Amino acid sequence: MAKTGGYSRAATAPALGSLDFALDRGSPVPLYYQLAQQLEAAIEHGVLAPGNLLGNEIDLSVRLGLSRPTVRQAIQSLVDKGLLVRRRGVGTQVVHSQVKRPLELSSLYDDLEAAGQGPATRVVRNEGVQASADVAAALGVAEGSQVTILERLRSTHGQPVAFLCNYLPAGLLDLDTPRLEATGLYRMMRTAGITLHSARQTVGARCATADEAALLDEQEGAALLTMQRTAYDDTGRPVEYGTHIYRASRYAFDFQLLVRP
Amino acid sequence: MAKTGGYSRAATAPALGSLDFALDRGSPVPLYYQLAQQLEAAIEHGVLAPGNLLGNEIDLSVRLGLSRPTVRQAIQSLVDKGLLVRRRGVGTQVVHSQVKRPLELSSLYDDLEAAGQGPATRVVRNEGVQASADVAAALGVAEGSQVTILERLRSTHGQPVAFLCNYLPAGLLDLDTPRLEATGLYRMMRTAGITLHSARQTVGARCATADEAALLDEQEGAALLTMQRTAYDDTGRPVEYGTHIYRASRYAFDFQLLVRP
DNA sequence: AAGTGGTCTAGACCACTCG
DNA sequence: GAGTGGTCTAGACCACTTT
Repeated sequence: MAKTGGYSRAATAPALGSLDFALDRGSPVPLYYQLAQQLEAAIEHGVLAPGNLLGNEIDLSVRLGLSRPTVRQAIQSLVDKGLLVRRRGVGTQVVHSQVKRPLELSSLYDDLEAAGQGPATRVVRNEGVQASADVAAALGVAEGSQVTILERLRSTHGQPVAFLCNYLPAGLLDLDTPRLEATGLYRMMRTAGITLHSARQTVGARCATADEAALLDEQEGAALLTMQRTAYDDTGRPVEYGTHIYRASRYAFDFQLLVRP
Repeated sequence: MAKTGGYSRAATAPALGSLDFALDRGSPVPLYYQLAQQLEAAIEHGVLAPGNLLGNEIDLSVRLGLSRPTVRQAIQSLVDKGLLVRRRGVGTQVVHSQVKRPLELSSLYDDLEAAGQGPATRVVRNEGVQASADVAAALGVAEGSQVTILERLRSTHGQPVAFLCNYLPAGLLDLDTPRLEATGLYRMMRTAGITLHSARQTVGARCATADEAALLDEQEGAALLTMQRTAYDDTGRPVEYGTHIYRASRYAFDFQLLVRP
């Protein structure tokens, strides 16, 4: 057996040893967050390869001049992201990925935007209406009260992809049509200081009606992917209810699930 | 405007004061976890109502005889679940829910099982085959190598709902047909000591072929919801690849998204 | 100014895994 | 038995929100 003095670690830690983490105590960015970012970057760039052990937390904290809880907080945040796995008695290692990239739950931030295909949006309708029963229930307002209805047709490469119908509480947001066509609804909400917290989604399918087919440049009876979504801000109040239809021939939901331990 | 003097707290803390948390230091269950469970139960039963403040962490830790970090760990776990929201300078409050219940990412654990409709499963095929190119790519094995194919028809109330086709690395698991019909695939994996870590899913739609229609008791051309999924264990190795089709008339995916802060 | 959560420290002991 | 992560403590100072 090889000497353990500097070797058992040699197979796993050399990358780490040569990594220079630059921590700035003067920065307003928390130390654990600085460390987490630099670890993530190292994984991203392959400096830390899948399966590599990270070296124990005590050594790490000594080397970095941090306390162990701080180092743990950094590591834990990457475990939560699915980049690292901890095993008691073994160590912390980079997940044998396949995945890395699409870890964020997209589809809350406009689905097509994330697809990176330079989507175009045409606002078909943007006005106040009285809430119907289902809209009122979803938004938690009285039936018949004023809400904003927003209908958008989204295309990529000149071809329609989806028809989005959204309802928002009246006065929640300044829904400037030109800005809506230049960016996504969720981006506008964030800019307006609305912090999204959670959303409830139902994804189904059905065949296109004649009207829907005409709108989306499909044939009647073509398969459509449907989604209903209610989004809530961080106080738990509904900020948006939407009914979307997608051309199944041109779009599918693609996402990553992480299993909570 | 109402007086704010002594009211802001009076309306929020009484429920907590009367809560009796029973912490067992002899238990192998971590203290932070015991506390988190009891807080969750209190929220679940409405003892802590949406909007209620929790009282500051220092007081809580003193009252419970715990250190502040331990109390924070308990609270943080519920924040991660989306049950609580923290605001600096304000406090921690129960999220104005609407949601509470379906916070877990189901659809990893058998989708229909969770629906609570006493699903029935019929194993149509369960044997070894040579991996085709797409299956081999998904499972990370060589094309033509041995894998297990599993085809199941799932029904509720005597009506077919979905046709599930799965591929697994050969020898990963003892796929006993009777047990497969009595429980879900993921439950069998967990029992076998396989820890699921993440999954990549694509959800789409298409129209049923004649064969599919016959199998699912639909008409040709009916809308089907499709899902492809690759699941990974905690070392990042693929443990399952599946292609599923669902009758859109009888099934839809229903899930909750949490936005990471 | 007072109160809150956010961050950080420097230790301690335990439970688990592995050789 | 040696090494790892998991839990826990008792403090400290800071940034932010509200009065």
